[in-house]
Amino acid sequence: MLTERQIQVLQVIIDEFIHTAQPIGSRAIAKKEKISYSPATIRNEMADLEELGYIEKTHTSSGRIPSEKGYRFYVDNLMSPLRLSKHDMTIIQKTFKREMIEFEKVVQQSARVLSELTNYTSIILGPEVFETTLKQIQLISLSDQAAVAILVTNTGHVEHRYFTIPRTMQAADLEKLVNILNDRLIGVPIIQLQQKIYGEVSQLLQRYSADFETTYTYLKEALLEKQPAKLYMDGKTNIMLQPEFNDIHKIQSLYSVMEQEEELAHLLRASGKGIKVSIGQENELDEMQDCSLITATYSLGDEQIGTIALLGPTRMEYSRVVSILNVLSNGLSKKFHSWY
Amino acid sequence: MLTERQIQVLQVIIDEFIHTAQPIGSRAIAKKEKISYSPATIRNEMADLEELGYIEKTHTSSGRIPSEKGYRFYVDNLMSPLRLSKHDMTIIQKTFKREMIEFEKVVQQSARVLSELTNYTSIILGPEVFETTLKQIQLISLSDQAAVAILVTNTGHVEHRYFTIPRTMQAADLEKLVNILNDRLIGVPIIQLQQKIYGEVSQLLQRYSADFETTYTYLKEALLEKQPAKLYMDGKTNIMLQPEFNDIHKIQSLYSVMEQEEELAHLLRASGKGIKVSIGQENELDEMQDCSLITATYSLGDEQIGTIALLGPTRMEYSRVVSILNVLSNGLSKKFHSWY
DNA sequence: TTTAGCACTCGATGTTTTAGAGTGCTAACA
DNA sequence: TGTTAGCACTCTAAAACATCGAGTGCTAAA
Repeated sequence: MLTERQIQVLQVIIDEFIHTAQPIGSRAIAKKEKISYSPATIRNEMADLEELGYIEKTHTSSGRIPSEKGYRFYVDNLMSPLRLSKHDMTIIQKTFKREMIEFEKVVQQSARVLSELTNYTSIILGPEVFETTLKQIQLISLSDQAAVAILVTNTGHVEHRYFTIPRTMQAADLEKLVNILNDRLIGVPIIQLQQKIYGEVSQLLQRYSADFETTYTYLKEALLEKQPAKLYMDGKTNIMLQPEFNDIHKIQSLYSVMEQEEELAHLLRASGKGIKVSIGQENELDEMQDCSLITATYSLGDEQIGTIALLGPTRMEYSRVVSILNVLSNGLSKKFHSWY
Repeated sequence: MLTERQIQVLQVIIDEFIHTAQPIGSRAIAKKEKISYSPATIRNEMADLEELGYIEKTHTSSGRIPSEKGYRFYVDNLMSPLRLSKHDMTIIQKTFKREMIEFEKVVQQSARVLSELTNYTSIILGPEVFETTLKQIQLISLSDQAAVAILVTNTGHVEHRYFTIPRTMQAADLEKLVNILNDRLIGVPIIQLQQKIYGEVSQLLQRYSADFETTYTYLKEALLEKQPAKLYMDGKTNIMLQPEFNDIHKIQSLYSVMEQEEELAHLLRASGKGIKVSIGQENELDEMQDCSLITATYSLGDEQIGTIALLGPTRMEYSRVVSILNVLSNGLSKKFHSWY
């Protein structure tokens, strides 16, 4: 267990390092108001803290920097839930006040605000509303071989998929098909679409002509096609502002991970309820081992519908960032609640 | 005017520099098979070439590197239209052979292939088919205040815009409205939509209730809303592979320009027919003054519908890249021709 | 238990040295 | 007259060395 004084020292080291990115020496710590001990005493404490693994030296005679264990301790025990500045608050509130019909815009804006406020890279996943139901299907033939299916959900989300139709298919047939589909599928939750399609609809259609059958095969494929995860990122270039990333190779590997949207989406989807902090090596992805990833979820009722995350150096302004994520994720939750 | 020998020397310098990114000395040039003169002679020629502005020294006693004027001369006069390797050809052809209904996929794939083949950053604009006509409008109400309009063009492009409706508006009214719109707007070229909407449709609707009028005001806004340019980029991280960009600040400024999609779109749209090469300072955008931008257009019939571009260092493999762009832009043109 | 004092370490910075690549010029050569 | 060998000179990059100062760990005194 750490003594009161050790904790004080650790706190100063981390707070200071977060702002300066420079190793902190005993003299600098002793100068702090809160600290009423001489550099020599501090040095002893620092030696202990180092032995316990909370801080590190960059070389034998350097000041100390926090280790990952140190950050972990800081995040778990030391971090005071910072009150956001008025400036920050108004900026965030402005985001939610703007009248927007499309949730995509809201999420995009949130990502932007988040990255601008923090100077880190923001990543937002979702929202995936599982209660979403199908509102309408439209089939429109484009040529004698191609057609497009347009799906509208009750949340106002619009999607379209292309599919092939046999030449012999008539416009009237297509209309019949769309009627059957609408009849059977409207109001069905999106996640149940698959089983519905394989089940009753499939059977129903077999009664009709072979054309129906083949058309339906293509359409089914198009409808079941896995849609890529909706990932919104902003401030990708912000990492370059951080002194710890003035190495091209680090930047490169980070950018490469930012391009793997599926991996990221998976990661964010797996993040549990509430705010989670992953520091350095704690991260699953190798490319992120020099970073911290903070995730927060937002929800609709009890259901967690998306994740909002921030990627930055391990030397992150944890307390401020956590507060911002808190406010933002609550804001998003409220926004979605007011919609549905 | 350059002498035959000066041209030879210049060619060697540029060819060599493009591959090694290192200054070339007289001895290295003299060793080349094509060159049958001693280093001393080469040195004299180099002094002349430098005086004329085609090559430069990095410092007093270094070898020479091409100047922008040198590259310009190379591109205009020296570049041999390289035959693509079989490997490259098959990769490109595979892109076009794949059956794809959506042109977005084709363009995306082209961008990918282009960046992978060259290791530079690819940017593709378009396609904007001006002959596109409206195939169908759908209006779907989402709540008692919000609705979505879905537009389908004869090219199979689907777009949707959200708009507000007054509470008093009935579903039946909406249907009436959509009928009127479809009646008047189907088959109208997209670029004429605006005037049509302001003209006859507007008048026609005034005859109906006030609800129609207000709804229409919102809808009009949504329909006329300027859609952002469709820009497809790939290989953004490739620039980091180039030795001339191992400076964070250069990378940062390049990335910032890559985020200004509107600017880029404007730039590409303005590029004339055929292949154009902009070297260093010739580029309009300040951030690109260390780069070369090569653009090629693709077309449908006589109409130029899009641009395909490649961004890399001034030390670019011009001949290879130009050939690839040629093949790709022709491929795209053919692909679109076969569609419409 | 705390602190002053001190020797020691090591990175950062600056200076000097050296090696080598490449140039420009001159004079000799074909 | 065009070409080339020779050579002094320049400049960079890399290595070697010196210096400074921040910071440490340890010891002994308060």
